[in-house]
Formats: sequence, C-alpha cells, structure tokens
Amino acid sequence: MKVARSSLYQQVASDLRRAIYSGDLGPGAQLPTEAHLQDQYGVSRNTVRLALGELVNEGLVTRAPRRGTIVRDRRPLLMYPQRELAAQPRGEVREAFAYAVSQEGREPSQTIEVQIVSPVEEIASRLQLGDRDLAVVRRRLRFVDGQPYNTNDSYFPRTLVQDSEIARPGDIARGANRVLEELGHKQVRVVDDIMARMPNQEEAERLQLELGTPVVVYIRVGYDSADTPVRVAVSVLPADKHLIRYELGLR
Amino acid sequence: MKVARSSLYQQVASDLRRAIYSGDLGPGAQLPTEAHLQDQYGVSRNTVRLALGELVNEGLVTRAPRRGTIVRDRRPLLMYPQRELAAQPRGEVREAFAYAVSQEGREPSQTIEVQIVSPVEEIASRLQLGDRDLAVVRRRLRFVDGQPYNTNDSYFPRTLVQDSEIARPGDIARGANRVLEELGHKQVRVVDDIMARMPNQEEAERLQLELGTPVVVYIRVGYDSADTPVRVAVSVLPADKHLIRYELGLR
DNA sequence: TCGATGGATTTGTACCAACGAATGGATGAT
DNA sequence: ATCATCCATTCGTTGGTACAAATCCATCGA
Repeated sequence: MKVARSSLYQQVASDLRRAIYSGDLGPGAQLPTEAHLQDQYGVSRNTVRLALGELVNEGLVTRAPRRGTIVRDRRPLLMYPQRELAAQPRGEVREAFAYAVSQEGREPSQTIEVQIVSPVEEIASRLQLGDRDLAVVRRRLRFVDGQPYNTNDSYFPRTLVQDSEIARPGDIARGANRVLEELGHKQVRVVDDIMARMPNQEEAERLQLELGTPVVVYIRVGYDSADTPVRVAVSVLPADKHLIRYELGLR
Repeated sequence: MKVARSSLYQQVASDLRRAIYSGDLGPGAQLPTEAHLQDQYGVSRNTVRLALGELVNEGLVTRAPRRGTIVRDRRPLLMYPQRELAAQPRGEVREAFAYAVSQEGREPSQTIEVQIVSPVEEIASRLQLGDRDLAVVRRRLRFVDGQPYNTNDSYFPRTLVQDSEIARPGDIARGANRVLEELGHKQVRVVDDIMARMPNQEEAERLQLELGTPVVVYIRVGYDSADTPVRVAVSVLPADKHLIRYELGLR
C-alpha cells in the first residue's frame, strides 16, 4: 500500500478527512463546493471529484445536487441479539424487535412476505436439507420511524412448519419462536455467524443505503433439543445504524 | 432485480457484476481491459473506469497496472471470540490466537508494542478511568503466513498492572488474561461490542487492505468479580478475512 | 544458461469541456 | 399574500486527451 500519498486528489481528500475527524466539520456541515475546492487547491474539478468520491466511499459524506457535499452523521444504535431469543417480559405480546425499538421511544414497523422456496445452498446446508427439500421463508423489512432499518429473512424446514401459523402470511405477534416452541421444537442452542461486506445492489436499494455504507450480515441458526436445525435467520444490518452487543459470563 | 440505473457506467458495472456473481468470472479471473470494454460498449475510458471503480468499492475486484482488473477471492476464515477467554487445553502455553491459527495449519506471528498512554475518551469511559488516569496498552499486529491479519490493542488500568509483566514489553506466552488472574483480577464477565465501518487511512496501511474492504471493529470489555473493568481489547478485523461465530445455549 | 535491458501493454493520475438533473431562492402573476 | 414559474447554483454523467507508473515479456548480451 502506498504511503507517500503523493497524488493530488489524495492530498485534497486527506485534508478534508482530517477536518472531519477533528470535528472542524461536524455532522451535517457542508463541505466547500467543488468549484471552491478547485480554486483553493488550484486543481481541476475532476481531481476534486476524485477526492470527494473517496470520502463518499469511506462513508464520511454524502453528495446531492444543489445541496452540496455534507458530512454524515454515523452513530449506530445498540442491538442485543441475545435478547431476541430470551423470554419476553410477562404480558409482552410483541416480537423482540418491536419491543426493543419502542423501548427506545421510537416507532417500529415492518413488512412481511411469506414464501415457499428451494433455498440456496448456503441456507440449505445450514438447515440440513436435501436438494429437493423446500423451506418456508418469512422475509421482513423493518423500519424505525418510517426509515428502512434492516432486513430479516427467517427460513424454516417446510415439513416442520407447513401446517402452522408460520407458513401463513401475516404478523405473528408472539413471534415465530413461540410457534416453533408450540410445535415441540423449542430452540435450546443457537449459532451466530457475523460478517461484514459491502452491500449488493438489491440490498442497497431495499435499505436505501448511502454509498460507502457496509452491511453486517448476521446469520443465526437455531437448534432444538434433538440438535436439529429448525430456523435460519439471515439479517442484513446497515453498519452505520447498528452496534451489536453480546454479554458473556465465564465459567 | 435491477432497476433502470439509467447511467451508462451503471449499466457497464451491472453487467460485470452479474458476470462475477454468476461465476462466469470466478476468483482470480481477469476482466476485459479498459480499452476492450471501451470498444465493447462504445463508451469513453472515463465511463469504463467509473464502472470499474464501483466494483472496486464493492470489494469485488482489484486493479493493478499491467496486471489488469482481477476478481477478488473473498472467503473469510472462522473466528471464535468466545474461545479467547476459555481455558486453553492442558499444557498449551501459547495465546489463544496463536493456538487457533496453528490449529488450522497456518503460521501465526505478531508484533507487540507496549505503551503507557492517556486513553481516548472511548477507552477511558469503558475502563471507568478519570481524566488524568493512565492506561497500559499492548498493541499487537497479527500475521498469518506473513500477511497482516488483524490488530488487537488491549488497554489495562495502569494502577492495576504497572508492576506486572503486562507493563513490560514482549510476549506473554501464557496470555495477559492469565497474568490478570494471577494479580487477583480474573475476568468473570465480558461485554462484546461489534460494529463495522470503512477503515481509516492508518488502518488501511497497517493491514494492507484492498480498496472496498470494510473492517469489523470488535471491542471486548472484561470485568473482574468485583465488576470492575480490568481490560478493554479493541480488535480491528478486515471483513474479507474474518467470520465471527458465537455459540449460545439458552436457558 | 542466465541475467539485464528495453519496449509494449495496461492501469493511474490529471486535465479540459459540455450538458443534464435537481433544488433553493427570486421573481412575477393571480 | 399565495402560488406558480423561472433561474442560478451545484452536483452527476459523459466525452475527450495526455503522460506517468508498473509490470510482463521478448530480446540481447555475458
């Protein structure tokens, strides 16, 4: 990797970056216009745009015509994946997500789409399904205060849930995990995989992601007491909006 | 899946992206040269480079003079943060990281730098330190097979560790956690925070990151039996090389 | 046979020019 | 006073050109 950062556009980017990290340009602040930077540094507009493009890709700023280039606010909200499976407070009938969000004084909502699909290899192997086995998937797009927040696609083996509420469209107020429990497949163990990457185009559109925002992909596989996988939940979390927290006790 | 994406460069990027995701262009495959794409689509080189730049920012490809534009291999290696604090196998004297890597048949190494610092606010508050309190930090840069792999900076309250091995430079084969234990501050509870973002310039250089690679920032705070924070470990993990896995049992 | 050298290829950086698109504000009409 | 329209500003996209830098590879020399 280059150290010298000799090129002009790197120099411009570096100056602006420092101004942002130092707080001289706080969230919401407008950067100098491209024309202004052009004069200030005595470079062409293309060079200025290269520099700004780098900041966009780092998720530091957004650009829009006429509004200019603006420093993004990128403080994440806290998330406790452990609590999603823990018992809800007595009398609480909403799902874990709705409960957690409204606890913060914000307004949760979601859309649900239920399908029967032949799952891709990555899902099928986690559910220990054969080539021709089908899965029921509940695809959720979640909103906070009307803004897209994250997606959660939960896959269940079709044979397990085909006659239950899970295979039918619509909300399950008490949560799908409760239904699995009622079907005799209470989850007693889960494995969480966490990775990050840049979003693909579909994810970027669905979640209305700014350029330069990575996503955290969070895959939870739940096993029942017979150690059979009964649920694979794939969550896609825009990195600028989520902070994941685990609390672990040690023996 | 694709929306109109009216602009020319988006169209070119979209075509190439599809070829990559479909496997027509597998890892290591070389994309057509810029000149070739220029002819193929009848657009200017600028447009071609815009399209390729987008793929670079998505972490799908890398570019290098004369070598061309190449599809990246982006399969992550597994990591179990839980095991880092678990007891090592009997007789194992190496740290958790070295042990885990060599288990995979690969060669771990690391550099260590020990400093006494006035920690930044983010660290200080987690360690419950006052404005003038100092911390000992052990900064590690870890390699696998000679390639930079991740960084791990562990902060300890200075008053706790100033006379111990932790405050002295050099490896601690049995691990700093063991030393804390010997000092009467065995960690009995940890809180893990996980977030993702694009790397800053320093991180990109230190870890030799390709463009378009996000990092996972992983912060573990360890508490002793008196519920006093005794260690804050900040790990920076290149997203293309790490998959984090938690295994949780439910009550 | 092996190494050095130099040309060809391909990407990297930088410049200029033009027009399109979106928006905020000023202006004018009702 | 209110609303519609127009205009100036600012970013978005695309075309073009030139030279630098890195690398591959073939050729030449020891």
